[in-house]
Amino acid sequence: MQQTKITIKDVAKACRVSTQTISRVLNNRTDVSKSTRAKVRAVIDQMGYQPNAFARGMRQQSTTFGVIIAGLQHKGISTTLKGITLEAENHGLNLILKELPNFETVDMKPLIQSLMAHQVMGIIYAAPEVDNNWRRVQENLPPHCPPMVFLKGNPSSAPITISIDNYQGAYLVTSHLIEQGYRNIAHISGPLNWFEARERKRGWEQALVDAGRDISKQQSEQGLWDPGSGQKAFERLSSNYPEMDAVFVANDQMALAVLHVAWKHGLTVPDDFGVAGFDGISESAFFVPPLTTAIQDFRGLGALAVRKIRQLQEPEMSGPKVGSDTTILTPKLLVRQSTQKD
Amino acid sequence: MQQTKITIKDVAKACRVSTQTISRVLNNRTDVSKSTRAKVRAVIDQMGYQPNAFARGMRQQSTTFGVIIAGLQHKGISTTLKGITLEAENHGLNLILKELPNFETVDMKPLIQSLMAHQVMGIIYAAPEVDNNWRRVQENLPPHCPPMVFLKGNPSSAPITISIDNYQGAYLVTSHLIEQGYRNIAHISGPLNWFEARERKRGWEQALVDAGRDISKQQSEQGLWDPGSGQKAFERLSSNYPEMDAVFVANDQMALAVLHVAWKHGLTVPDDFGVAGFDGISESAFFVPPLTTAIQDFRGLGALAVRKIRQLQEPEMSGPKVGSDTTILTPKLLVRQSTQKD
DNA sequence: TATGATATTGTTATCGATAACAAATATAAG
DNA sequence: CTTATATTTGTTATCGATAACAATATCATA
Repeated sequence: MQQTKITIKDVAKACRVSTQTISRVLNNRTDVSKSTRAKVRAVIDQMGYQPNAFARGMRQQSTTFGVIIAGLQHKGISTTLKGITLEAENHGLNLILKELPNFETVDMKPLIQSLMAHQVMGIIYAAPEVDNNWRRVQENLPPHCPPMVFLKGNPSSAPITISIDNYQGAYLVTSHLIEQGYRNIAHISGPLNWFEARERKRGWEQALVDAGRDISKQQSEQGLWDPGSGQKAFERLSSNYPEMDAVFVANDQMALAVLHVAWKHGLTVPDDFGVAGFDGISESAFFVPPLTTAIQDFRGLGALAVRKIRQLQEPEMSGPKVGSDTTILTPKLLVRQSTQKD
Repeated sequence: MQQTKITIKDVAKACRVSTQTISRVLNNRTDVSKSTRAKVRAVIDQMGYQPNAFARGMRQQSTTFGVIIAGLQHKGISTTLKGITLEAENHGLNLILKELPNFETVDMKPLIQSLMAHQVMGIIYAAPEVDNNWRRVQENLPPHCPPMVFLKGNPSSAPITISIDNYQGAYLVTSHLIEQGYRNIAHISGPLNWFEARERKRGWEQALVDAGRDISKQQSEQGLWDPGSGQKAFERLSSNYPEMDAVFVANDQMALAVLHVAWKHGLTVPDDFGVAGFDGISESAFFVPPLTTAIQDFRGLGALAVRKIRQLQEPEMSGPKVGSDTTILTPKLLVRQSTQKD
């Protein structure tokens, strides 16, 4: 049944021309007569011929890039990936996806080599910066590694990065809580070995300092991004910091757990207690009550990364490398009911 | 700087042996002396040589498969993808990802041809069955298309499918509501041009019929999976069907909106009103109150799909095709507070 | 009609790896 | 010390496409 694959030779034979002529038609070159071109096109269609990308890849520039991610179960990651896939589709690029089994993986060699074997034009590294994984990844890059674009980490620690300004976002959210008249604003952070978590915490602290609050009295607890850990962190805060009347939570999922506990304890949000999150997941508009948060443009982030990869391809880019290349996106404050004291 | 890529020839020259010997070492063949093998390995490491996958791909069986998805923003899809990536990683397979811009896309030819160009060993089609898109996709497959595995649709409508039994899951959830003593159980469905939505609705109806309820009196409204549409559907139900005392919602996100509206209206869940969802997203444990739902093993679904692709590769599989090949997974009922009348 | 410019097609070498076959070397048996 | 056998290495052709170059056909102009 499954007869052997159709090649350019089969098409050439059917058209009674040379393979080169077929190749010319495939590549839309001008030096083919109209009639020949039409005939070849027809035969190609009729036979369902598809040029072999491997053979092509041996002679042409690659149109494939790699994506290394971790934590696809997180909304932010999967949305970033969506931005990447759509932008890739738009430009006819192929995308080979690699997911790390966990955030601690730092030996990228096998993954990167597998991508290099596919002659990728570049690699988007979209796994978050946790502990010193970025540095270790960068120290362990194989020789002749294709250009890499790093997302979701410290703008300065890699040559090419596209980051979201978590510090600024957290600062915005916290300032908003202050303006709303909350006095004792706690923080539930993400795991502090994450760069993003540290930045958000830093934004919270600085906003308090700039508002003249006594920082030594404000408290924070660490969560692990998931609702369960957020719940525990909030319970610790409740007992250690009874004067707390608001909390800035480092992501929406943990904020959901805080709302949940508040509801169980009969606390009224936002009147008794203010809650703000971070990320802007779509569900947060339907929390009880709707959650104030900072919205991040993950999809734009992904699209931007692909654009950067394409730029690196272009010849003029191979000019003088001007040190590190950094782009920073800023989250937007999204005020909802959970922080709007009557 | 970026000196030309290192090839097998460079390695051969450095080792003062033929390229064939290098190739033998690369493929772990036995007919190489220990000393030669060791030397070659050392040089390969030292030079950072990586065999070109294109050149290899021209002579060897492919280790790459394609994945076509749509709606990465949905938890179910991204989790399925995670199952796929991890299973692929486990077996050293590469994965080229294609995302459809929308669910209505039925002209797969460009996508599939691009995958065929990469000589994929198979394709996992993980975009849901909406309207008659599956049939149209299958009618429009290019000739010599690699084997495809269809997920998330009607088990019978494609030759190879792995499905989740949405009917059974919905039946379980609805039966549970009945057992809890709710009398007038409405349904908020997904968009009914989705196969999955129709199946869930069918399960709801059948459970009511089997319990001897008068089906003509039970009502349902259609949502679009997102919380906003769920909210509107619930408001329509509230006015059209005032005797309603419970609702089975076709996914957790819309159920979140229902809880939200119930809270706004001062309805007490579960005592005044029962709410059950579908999907089992992790956040649903922290809704207010925690949501009863049917949990689907999306990750297992993805892993299974990869396993199926690998099986298709094996020679013994190319024996007599026995019509369609179907696997069905059943969701599990997860009872939480939102349906537990004290 | 001859001539050079232009348009169209074909030939050969090549990309990097591997299969199939051939050759050389080492080892064992008689 | 041969001859047979096993082990190790090298040579050539090949996968499918394209680049570089060569060849032919077509046309306008002097």
